[in-house]
Amino acid sequence: MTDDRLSTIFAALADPTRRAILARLAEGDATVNQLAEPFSISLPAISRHLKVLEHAGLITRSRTAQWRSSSLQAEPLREATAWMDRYRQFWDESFSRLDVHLRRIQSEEEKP
Amino acid sequence: MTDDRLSTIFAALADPTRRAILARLAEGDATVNQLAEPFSISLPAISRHLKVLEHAGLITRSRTAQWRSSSLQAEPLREATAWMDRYRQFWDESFSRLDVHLRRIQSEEEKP
DNA sequence: ACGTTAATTAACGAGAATGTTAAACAAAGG
DNA sequence: CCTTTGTTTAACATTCTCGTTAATTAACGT
Repeated sequence: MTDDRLSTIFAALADPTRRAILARLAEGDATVNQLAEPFSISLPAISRHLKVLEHAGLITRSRTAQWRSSSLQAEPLREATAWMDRYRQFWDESFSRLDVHLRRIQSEEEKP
Repeated sequence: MTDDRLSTIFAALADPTRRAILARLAEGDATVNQLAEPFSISLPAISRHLKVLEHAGLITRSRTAQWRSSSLQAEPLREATAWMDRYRQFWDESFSRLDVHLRRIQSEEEKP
């Protein structure tokens, strides 16, 4: 199957190490060594994870001297959330019947 | 790495066929054959996708005679969204500095 | 009982993901 | 220059993932 953008994003998020890296980056930019520190896996492994995150657009990277700093870019998370929002009516208790109806109508209109 | 619940959910969502199946189920319950119809892949392949979705809690299944009906359960999407919400401040333009500050404070307090 | 319909399991293969260690590259700094 | 520090690339092993076809299970209808 075609590996669209959403697939790349979700696949990137499917790994606990990568999610932990994103959590760390939420506190501020960090170098590869800093990101690797909490984990018991090798540096090359972290390096690959960062490449996956970068490819998904979840981080950007900059170089200063021999250090490569990673920076969180949460925009893809917004896209993922936007996709999930289509299903909000299926879990959100506060959704009234009218809300659901209006959503259904709207999604019908969006189809053509 | 440990395959926690969130990983299972994101991994399930990483496949376009599975997301299309969820989209179909949002319109109503369906049998395996009905779900397979739009795709050019074999029935066993669909069957496996359904097992992945079921394992992630994204669908439940019931049997009536020889038909197996799948039903959307979006609760895992709520969990996934909840996780992503921690990063909302990194993409949501409408987030004020105060909001961000309060979120930061709160997440600090949550830290035992 | 027997055949039909619906779906799953079994057995297999190609390719992707994740990890390792060893070697290479890049920049800083004596 | 040559070494140290930070990071990536290469080469490889192992384990998933996703697909296939063939066989099997389950329930219905005659």
